[in-house]
Amino acid sequence: MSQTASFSDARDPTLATAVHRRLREDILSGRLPPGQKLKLRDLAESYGAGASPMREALSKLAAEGLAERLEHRGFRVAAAAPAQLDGLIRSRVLVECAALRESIRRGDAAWEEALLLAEHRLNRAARSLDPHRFVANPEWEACHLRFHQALLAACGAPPLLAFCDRLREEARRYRALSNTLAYPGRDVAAEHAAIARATLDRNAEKAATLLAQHYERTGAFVGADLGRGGA
Amino acid sequence: MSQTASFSDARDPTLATAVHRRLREDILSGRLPPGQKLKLRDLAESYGAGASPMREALSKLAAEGLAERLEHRGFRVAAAAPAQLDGLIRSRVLVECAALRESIRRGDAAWEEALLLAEHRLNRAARSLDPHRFVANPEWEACHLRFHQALLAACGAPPLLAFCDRLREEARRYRALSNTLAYPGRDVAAEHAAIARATLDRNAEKAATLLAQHYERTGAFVGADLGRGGA
DNA sequence: CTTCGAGGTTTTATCGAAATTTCATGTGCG
DNA sequence: CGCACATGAAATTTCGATAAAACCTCGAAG
Repeated sequence: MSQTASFSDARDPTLATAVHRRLREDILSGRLPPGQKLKLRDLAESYGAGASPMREALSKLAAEGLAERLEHRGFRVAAAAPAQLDGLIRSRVLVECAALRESIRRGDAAWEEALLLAEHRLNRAARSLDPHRFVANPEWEACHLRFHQALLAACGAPPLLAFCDRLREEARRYRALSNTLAYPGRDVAAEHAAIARATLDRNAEKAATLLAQHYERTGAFVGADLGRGGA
Repeated sequence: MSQTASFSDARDPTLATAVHRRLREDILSGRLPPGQKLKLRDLAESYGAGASPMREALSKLAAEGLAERLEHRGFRVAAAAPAQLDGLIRSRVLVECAALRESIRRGDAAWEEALLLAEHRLNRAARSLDPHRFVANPEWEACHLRFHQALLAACGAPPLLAFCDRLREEARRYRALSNTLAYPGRDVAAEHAAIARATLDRNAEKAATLLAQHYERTGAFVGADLGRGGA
């Protein structure tokens, strides 16, 4: 039932995986800014590990696209420019729309029911922990993730789903980088509901269009803020 | 001063990258069969490197999906079952068709010309080095790669293109794993020409259909052979 | 005959130090 | 005054060794 994920060190089987998780979280949350030099010695000291696990974690991050490797010059946090955000959004729209269309074409009754359930749970969870000020609700975030995964789940292409997850994480990084926590004047719940309805109606064209708008809208907000805030 | 190492070392900046390249080639070519246990000590000896670069190479391979990591149990070559090939083909069709449609929508004159050139060069290169028996021609392979890249180049989504490259490599592995070197009764040149023509005519629907058939046909051949040969 | 457990062996994960490369600073010459 | 070069320092990469974990074998009990 309840997941005690806070004690990552205790659950992670090796030091390298623990360090990898913490480092990734620090990059995704923006604590480590884009372009930041990642010096092995300093990191090893601050994370309480040797050079070997740290190097392995960095290598993994580089493969995921969250860090860049410069031969003989170590690692740095991956750049995050508006131009790259543009390519990211475009990739997400193309890939997720294609996956959604295929899901609609192939999905069976079980998929429909799972999607319905995911949308219901997302609706029931509060988006913010505080009604007046936006405070991220981990439960809503988890439901949000599962909803979007449920949309694509029936496409029958596991590598593609894994790629979608990767892009989602990278997008999350940009969201954290911008100061835009909430998007005023937007009813995301309604957007999700509309996407779910079109999908369950097997209206591929409409569902894909709505999903594309869903991502492009968020991208526009974040991109504008990223350009203003400077990065 | 003294360059006693092999020529590949001379181009690779570090031992880890050199080992990574060689190891990847050995997996893609099928020299290391799926599921094969990758023991650190044996690998280090046969590749002439220490444990650290080897571990880093394996870590990178695992991130690319060519190797699997089992915590506290080392690495093994990624599995390659018909079911996974199915997901791979489906991913390629979905992603590449979406990218191609977008390329057709956004492509400018320079893109058209580059595609035309790539198709011309592919046509001019001989598919086999021997007219009677199939012997892979590296030049044709390179032109083939560039042709398919040229098709999608204008989609404006770099992460998606990188993903396409990754899937292409994985597909190449299955091709090498099967004993099917040539596909008799198939005119691939004609298929490529048809795809190029439809693309240059900006006929997205037809181009995408042809591209999908192009991949599904190859997948069917390889899959059938993989099922027969056993894996 | 099967199942369970203890001990030894193999393999991985990690640490600390040496070797190689790059970057920065200062010096000499044109 | 500017540029090329040499030198020193810092960082990365690599190696060898140690510690920890998992696998295998073997034997005994149910």
